Formats: sequence, C-alpha cells, structure tokens
Amino acid sequence: MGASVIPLGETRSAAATKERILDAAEALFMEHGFEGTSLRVITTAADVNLASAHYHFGSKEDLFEAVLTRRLDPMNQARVRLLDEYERAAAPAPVSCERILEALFIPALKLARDPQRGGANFLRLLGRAYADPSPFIRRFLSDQYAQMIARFKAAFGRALPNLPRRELSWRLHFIMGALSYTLAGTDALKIIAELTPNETDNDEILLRRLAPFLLAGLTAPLADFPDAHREGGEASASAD
Amino acid sequence: MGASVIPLGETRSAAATKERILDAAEALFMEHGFEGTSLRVITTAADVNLASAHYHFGSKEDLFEAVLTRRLDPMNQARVRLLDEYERAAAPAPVSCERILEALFIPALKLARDPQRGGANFLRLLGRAYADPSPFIRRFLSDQYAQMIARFKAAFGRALPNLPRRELSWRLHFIMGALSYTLAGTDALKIIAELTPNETDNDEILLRRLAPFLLAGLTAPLADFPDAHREGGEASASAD
DNA sequence: GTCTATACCACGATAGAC
DNA sequence: GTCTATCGTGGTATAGAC
Repeated sequence: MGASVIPLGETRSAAATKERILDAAEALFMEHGFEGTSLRVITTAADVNLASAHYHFGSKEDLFEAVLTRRLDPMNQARVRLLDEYERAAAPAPVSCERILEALFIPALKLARDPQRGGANFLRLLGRAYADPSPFIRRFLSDQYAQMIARFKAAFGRALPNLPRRELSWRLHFIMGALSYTLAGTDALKIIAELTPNETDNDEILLRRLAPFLLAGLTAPLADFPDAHREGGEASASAD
Repeated sequence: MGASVIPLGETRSAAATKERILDAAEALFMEHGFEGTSLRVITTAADVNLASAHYHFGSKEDLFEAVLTRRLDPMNQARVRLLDEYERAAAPAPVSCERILEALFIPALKLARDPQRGGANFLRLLGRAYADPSPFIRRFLSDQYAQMIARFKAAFGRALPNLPRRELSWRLHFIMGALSYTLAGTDALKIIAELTPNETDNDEILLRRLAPFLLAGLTAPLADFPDAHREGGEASASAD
C-alpha cells in the first residue's frame, strides 16, 4: 500500500494504467468478442506496453473477468437491493411476480442506458459470455450469479407457492436465458424479425415487451408429462 | 481394414477427405467453439494434412459454415415440411399455436436425439453461433433462417389474428432466442438453477417444459406502452 | 513496484514441388 | 489432390531498465 505521491509526470500512476487497459479491453471485447480481440490491440489502444496487461492482470482470461466484474458486480448487487426494497414494502405479503421481474430488469436496463459505463453493448458481451464454452467463463459466471439467482428464486417461490420448485427452476432458467439472449442477439435477429433499427436500439422498449412475455410463461399452467420421471404432482400454477 | 492398399499419390478419395475433415471439425467445434479450435488439431484428428483443409474449404470460416449447413439445412427444411403438413390437415382453419411450436421443436428434437448426427452438442454449437459477434456468422445465420422464420411468422399470424404484427415479431424473436439459448446454455445455467445433470441431458424433457412456457408468452395480453422514454422507477404493474 | 524490450511457440494462411 | 516449407501474427513469459 505504499501509496507514495506520484513522483514524476513522466509515468502514469499504476491505477491509471490499469483503468486504461480495462477501458480499452471493454470496448474491444464488446466489438470483437473475447477470442477475436488480441492483447496487442488492447494495449495499443490503451497506449501502454503489451507486458503491462500481463503484469496487472496476469492473463487475457483474467483481464476478461476483470472487465466483466467491474460492471456485473454492481448490477447484481443493485438487483438484490431492489428486491429487498420491494419485499419490505409488501411485507408480510409476498412480492408479486411483476415486481420481482422488475427488480431483475431495471438494473440491467440502467446499465444498458448508461453510455458511459459500456451501455447496451456490454450486455451483449455478457449474453455472449453466457453461451461460451470456455470453462473459465462458465465458472466465473456461475460464481457471479449464484447468490443473486438463489435470492430471486426464493422470491418467486413465495409469489408462486403452488408451482413445484423444480418447475420454477426451469422457468427461471428460461427467463434468464431469454433475457440474456434478447440483450445479446438483437443484431443477429432484427433482420429476421424485420424490426426497425430505431426500435431495437431502444432497450427499454425491448425489456417492456419482454417482461409481459416472460410473466405469462412464468405463470403458465403445468405441462403434463405422461411418461417421464415427474416430481411435483399436478399442482396447477394458479395465477395469484 | 486395410482392404485397400493405397498406391502412392492417390491416398484417399477427395470426397472421403472432405468428409473426414467435416466430421472432425464438427466434433471439435462442438467441444471448444470456433475460435477455440485450431485447424491443426482438426486436421490431425482427421488424419489429413493441414493444407488440405484450406484446399477443400478455403478458410476456417468457410469450414465452419460447411459444418453448420450440413445439419441446419435439413433441419429447417423439415420444419417447413412439418408446418405444411399441419396446415393441410387443419385447412381451412389455421393451425393452432401449439402445433406450430411443435413444427418448430420436433425437428430440432430429432436432431438433438440423433447421436450419429451430432446430437445435442450440435444444437449447443448452433446456439452459441447465434450470439457470436463475427459478421460472417451473423450473415450466414440470417440467410439460413430467413425463409423458415418468415414461413412460421405467417403461420403464427393466422393463428393469432388479433396480435399486432409488430408484437408478433417481437414474440417470435423471444421464442427463437429462448429456444436457442436454452439449448446452448444448459451447462452454464444448470448450476445456477440447481438442476440435476440427469435432467438437463434429456433434451426432450427440456423442450416439453419450454413449449408451454413459450406458448403462454405468445398468447399473453398486450402490454401497455404509456411512454416510450420513462426512467425505470415504477413500471406499471399491469395486474391481470 | 512499474514498465519496456524481446524471445518463444502455436495459430491461420499460402506458394510451389510432386 | 496432396504435401512441405514458410510467412506474419497471436498469447504468453521474462530479464532487466527505471
């Protein structure tokens, strides 16, 4: 911690160098993906030496994780905080599914609309990371999301007491998938769906269309599984 | 084996070499992704020379597209064929949404359960390709899917005559996203959602849980859009 | 403790011999 | 059609300057 005064003007502070690398890496990862971005172009864009990245972050993988953590951590904390607020406001009644979905969406939306902190492109990067085969990315995301997901799963469980827990796990899985995918894949699919660029650029509209869609799925009646190993009997997911 | 002693110069037939490269590439792409798989390991696994991959396919990107086309083309053709059947059977009434979803899911399921043709891992590879930033992959998928999606969009439009076309585009977008994402991201999310590996391995169960979820979303009531640009403080909890 | 210069091996791609 | 040789660039690592 010997945070000595920055001695000379010639060299930047270590913190500044680290930030510059992070900023350049984030922008380039968002544009070209993980494997598609070389450490050399990152350090060139950041105007630092190639080896600085290795010194500060250890490896390209660690740098990638650092880029994700910087945005992801505050977002997931905000989600849990929002859910806490809603639960205090509704207590002792359970929070409605609409509100829980809001707590899930709004922090993502805030991040998407903040151009100074990566903007929507960061969420696309995140969505891509979800489907990445690399074990290190999968492990990282599991760690990052485990607590937050468990928290929301419990909240949904209280809002939908008749829905078997296993079915709830699946539907929460679908919700996270659709959310991540929608934020990640807009460019690929907007042509297919013939959406106007104007509209896809507006992530708020996107989420406001997605939320009712997912809410309906969440409260859908259970499918019948005639053959397979079923768990939860036929407790119909009655709408609250 | 050894049935054919191969004279010098004429080792294998060109067609056989091409197939060997395709098979090896498919297996390795499924396991390590596009960027994570080198042409050298592919050609080594296929027991062919490195340069023959370039000779037969031109580039790594072209080889990747060839791998996808070999499975994707028949699957999408089967989807349209199945939809045609259902429409003939129901005529002049429109096909129900359930049936349309079936036509979308069953060929994917067939492919997923055919271990000799890639199996479920191929669909994961496909789902990953959806979110890939590379322009060549995006262009390729748009071309591959455009016709099929247009066909299904028309069918859904007949089944849901009161749903605005724009809203239908969005919901179809969500459906394709959730489907692709769910098939692609199982490994990443099964830990998060605490699902047993046993169950996630069974793609039939997965799709049979996903279909009712998506069907409910597809037929959900319209959301109201009071204002396109509102900050996410309080969203209108549209009570059902 | 920070950063620069540089070396190392694997990658995709290509030219040219056979 | 197939193969060897080779090129330029990628991620990684380290020795040594400040």
